[in-house]
Amino acid sequence: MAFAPMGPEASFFEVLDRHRASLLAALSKGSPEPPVQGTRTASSSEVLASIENIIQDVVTTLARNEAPAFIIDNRSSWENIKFDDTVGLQMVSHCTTRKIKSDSPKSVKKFALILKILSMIYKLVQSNTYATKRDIYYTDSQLFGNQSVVDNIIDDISCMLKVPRRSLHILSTSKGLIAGSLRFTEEDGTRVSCACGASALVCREPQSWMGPPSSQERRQAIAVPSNIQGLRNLITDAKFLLIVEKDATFQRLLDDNFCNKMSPCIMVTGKGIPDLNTRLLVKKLWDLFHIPVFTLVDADPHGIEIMCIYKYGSMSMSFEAHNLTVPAVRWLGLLPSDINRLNIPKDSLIPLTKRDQMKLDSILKRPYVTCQPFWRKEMEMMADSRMKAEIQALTSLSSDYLSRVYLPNKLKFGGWI
DNA sequence: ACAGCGTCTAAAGTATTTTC
DNA sequence: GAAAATACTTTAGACGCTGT
Repeated sequence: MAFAPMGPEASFFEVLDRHRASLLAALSKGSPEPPVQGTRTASSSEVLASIENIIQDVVTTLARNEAPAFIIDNRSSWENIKFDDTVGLQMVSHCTTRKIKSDSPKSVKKFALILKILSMIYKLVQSNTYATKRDIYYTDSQLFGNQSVVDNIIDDISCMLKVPRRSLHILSTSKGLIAGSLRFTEEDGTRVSCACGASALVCREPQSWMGPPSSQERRQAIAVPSNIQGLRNLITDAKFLLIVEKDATFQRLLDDNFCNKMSPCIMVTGKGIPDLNTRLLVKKLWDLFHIPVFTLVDADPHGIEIMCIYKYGSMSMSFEAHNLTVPAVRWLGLLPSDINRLNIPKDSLIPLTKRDQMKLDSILKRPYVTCQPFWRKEMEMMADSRMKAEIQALTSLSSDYLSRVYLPNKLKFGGWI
């Protein structure tokens, strides 16, 4: 549908507005009353109560002279995933579970670690303090052995209690950046402007005493706040939201003043696979403003995967899909079909590795591909050519091709899918 | 046979340490 | 002192070993 050429006379805003209208129409004919399931923000007392319940179960089991166990939803099987075009990947309500027994030598350690982290969470919530996943790991790095052990258990607990990670008072340092036409108030009252216009350069570091702000002062992006839920008074003039895969591309667009060149917009990057805060932010921006959301990723399997995470979410976080996914996300570029269309020189293409091909095959088997025939076509094109391309490949055409030609044309003439 | 768990890869980045 | 190397941050997911 977006392929339909609108002719050069159609203004940029008309194209975006029509697109926005069709997105909203598609939404409204979806599920009229979205089933409320998955995690919801829970009050501290609710979290404390659920932990108490779990501990009580353990105690009563012990009192019966039996070995206690935790029943944990299996977050790593596609069997437990159902796909809904309007939400993305969701966990089925009767999913397979695994039992972490306390009387089996294999799982007793995990059982103990879950208990330990549960108790730490309990203390955090009770005292209304916050800790990062790293903090928890470093309380006893010998015991945990590996940071990923902690991460995994925290996600399991979040899934078991059906409570978002933040309600467990566990933070993770944001890695995403945001720039453009957006202002908001943080939970503590700090006003933040992400404007990257020449007249509104953001200078958070008080280094101006070193000299007058010179032309070397760079347009800076704002780090994605760690408490998305606490953001207030969000204001924007943006006509669309552009999600950029890589920080390098993001910085390049900032330097080229892309935010203000065409029309006001918001740019976000998750620097690779996005963290939860970045996904929460994108979701929040969509919910509030309903502006078109585009992704700019490499034309490789990994880039496609990253885009899918924004759009439909991931398997292991499917229990939180309601808070994390934006199915209205569109694939703007770099499309495999762009490689031929733009005559990108062969020497800036990279052959797919064996691993790339495996990943491409696995994505093609996922449930959401069936409702995205255009995506399937693009992916098959990539599989046939056995080549991939980074966004960087556009610079072989000219150094500012991306911001001066590629993106403006895409936005004007609707070359997204 | 299958579930569970650990290991490995992969991509982005930052921060610190080592080397020239 | 600057550049290069290493280690560690976020994330997802495939693969393979092991024990029930």
